[in-house]
Amino acid sequence: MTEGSYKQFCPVAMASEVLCSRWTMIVVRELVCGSTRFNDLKRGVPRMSPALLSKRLKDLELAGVVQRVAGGGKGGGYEYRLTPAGRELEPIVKAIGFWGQRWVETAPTLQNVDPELLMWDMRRSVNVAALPRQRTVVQFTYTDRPEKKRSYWLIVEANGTVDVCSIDPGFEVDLYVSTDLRTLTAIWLGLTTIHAETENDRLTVVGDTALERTMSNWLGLSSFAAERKLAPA
Amino acid sequence: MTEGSYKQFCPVAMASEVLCSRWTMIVVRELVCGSTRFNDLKRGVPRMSPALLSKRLKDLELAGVVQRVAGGGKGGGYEYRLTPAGRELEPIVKAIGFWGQRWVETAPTLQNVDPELLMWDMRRSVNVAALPRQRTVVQFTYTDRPEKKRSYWLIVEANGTVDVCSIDPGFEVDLYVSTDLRTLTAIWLGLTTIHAETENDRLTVVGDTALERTMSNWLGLSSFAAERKLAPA
DNA sequence: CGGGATCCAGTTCGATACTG
DNA sequence: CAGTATCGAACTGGATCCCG
Repeated sequence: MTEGSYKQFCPVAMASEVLCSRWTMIVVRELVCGSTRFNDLKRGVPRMSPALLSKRLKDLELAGVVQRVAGGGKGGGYEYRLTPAGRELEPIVKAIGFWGQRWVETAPTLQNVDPELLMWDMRRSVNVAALPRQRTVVQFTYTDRPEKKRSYWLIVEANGTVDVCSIDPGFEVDLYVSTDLRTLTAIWLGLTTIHAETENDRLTVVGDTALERTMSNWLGLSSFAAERKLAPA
Repeated sequence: MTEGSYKQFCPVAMASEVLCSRWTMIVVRELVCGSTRFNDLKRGVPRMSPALLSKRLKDLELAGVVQRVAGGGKGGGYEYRLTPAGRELEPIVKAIGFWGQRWVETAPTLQNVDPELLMWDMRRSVNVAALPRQRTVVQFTYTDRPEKKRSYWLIVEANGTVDVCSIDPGFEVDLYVSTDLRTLTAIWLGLTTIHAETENDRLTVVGDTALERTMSNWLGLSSFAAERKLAPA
C-alpha cells in the first residue's frame, strides 16, 4: 500500500507494507474487535473518509487479511470477515495497544475525546453478565458538551445485546451518569477510577443503587486499561 | 507523523501514530537489530531518502523511542539509541516479521532482491562462533548481476567483527559462493535450503572443505527463517 | 444501508545535489 | 560522517454527490 513499496525482502518490511499504511492498523483493530459491516467499521473510525475505508478494505482483502462475503441475514450488503491470516493479527494489535498504553503520553491522548466513539467503544466492553437479566438503560450526560450532543443512552437488552444511541429512546432510565467527557475517557483508559472521580465530584451517578454500586463491574474498560502508564509526564 | 492524527484516544491508535507511518517500522527494525549510526541505518533502508530518514528519526526521538547522543569513540557524529520504550518495540517488530513470514506471499517478495541489502543483512546474522578463530573471507558472486555489481566479500576477522564490501579487499579468499541473487535470498529467508539448491546446481560452493561443509552453520539466516510459510500460492 | 465516483487542496515522497 | 535544500510528482484524505 502506498504503491511504490519498500522494495525489501525482509518479512518485517513485507508485513509493514500490508499493515502500516495510514489508518490500516486502526481498521484492523476494529475487525479484530468484531465489527464486520461497513457502517459498523465506519463508526469505529469516524474521522476516516468512507472512500478511504473502502480502499483500505480492498487492500486488506487483496492481502488476504479479510474476506468480503455477502452479508447474512439482514438487508444484504456485505460482511468483512477476518481470514486465518487476519485472525493472527490479534496479538500484534494487542501488543501495539499495550505499548501505546505504557509509553504514549496521555496528555495528547486526552485531547482526542469524542463522545460517540467512547460510547461505541464502551458498548463493546460492557460486562453483560454483571447486569440484571432484564433491560437496563443507562444515561450518560457529558456536562461539557453542547446541548445537542450531551446525552447518550446505553441499552442492554434482556438477551444481552448492547446498543447505544444519541437520541432518547424513551425507555425508563435505570441509572444516570453525569460527568465531563475527559473524565469518563480517562476512566475508560484506566488512567483513573470511578471511585476516585466520584470522590472528586467529577463523576456523579444516581439511580438504581445496585447498578450504582456495581458500576465498576459492569462498565468494562479498555482492554489495555490494566497496563501501567510509564511514559514520562 | 503524518500530521493530522487519527484523533482517537485508543492506545492502538496512539501507538500507530508513532509507529505506522511510511518507513517507520523498517527504521525501528534496524534500530532493534542494533544499528545506531545514521549511515548504518541508511544502509538498512537504501530506498529511503536521507531527508526522510532524518525526519523519521526526529519523530521517533520526539516520541521517546530513540535518544540522539553524541557518538562515542570514532569521529564524532551521533548515535541513535533505543530508549526503554524503544526496546519494548522488539517483540512487536518480531511479531510483525513472523506474521509476514507466515502470511505474505513470497513471489512479490522475491522481486525485491538487492545484493547490497542481502549482504548487509547476512553480515548481521553470521554465526561467528561456527567459524575458525582467524580471518575468514568468503566471496559471493551473483551470476545474474552485471559485471560491476557481481561480487561481494564477507570478511570475518579473528576478533569476530564482520564486514562486507563490494570491492575486492585483496585478502586471500577461503570460500567462493556462486549463485543467483534470488536463490541466495530465498535461502536466507528460509524458503529453501543450501542443500537443496546445491543439488539443483543453482548454488555452487568451492574452497576450504571445512567451511563448505559447515556453511549451513555459519551462514546465519533471517531471524524469521524458521517459520513456515502459510500464505496461499 | 452499503458503498462507488469525482474533485481538489494539502502533504509527503523520492531524487539529486549540496554543505558543515 | 551526518545530515539539509530543493523541487516536481505522487499520493492522501475530506467533502460531496450519486447509485442500487
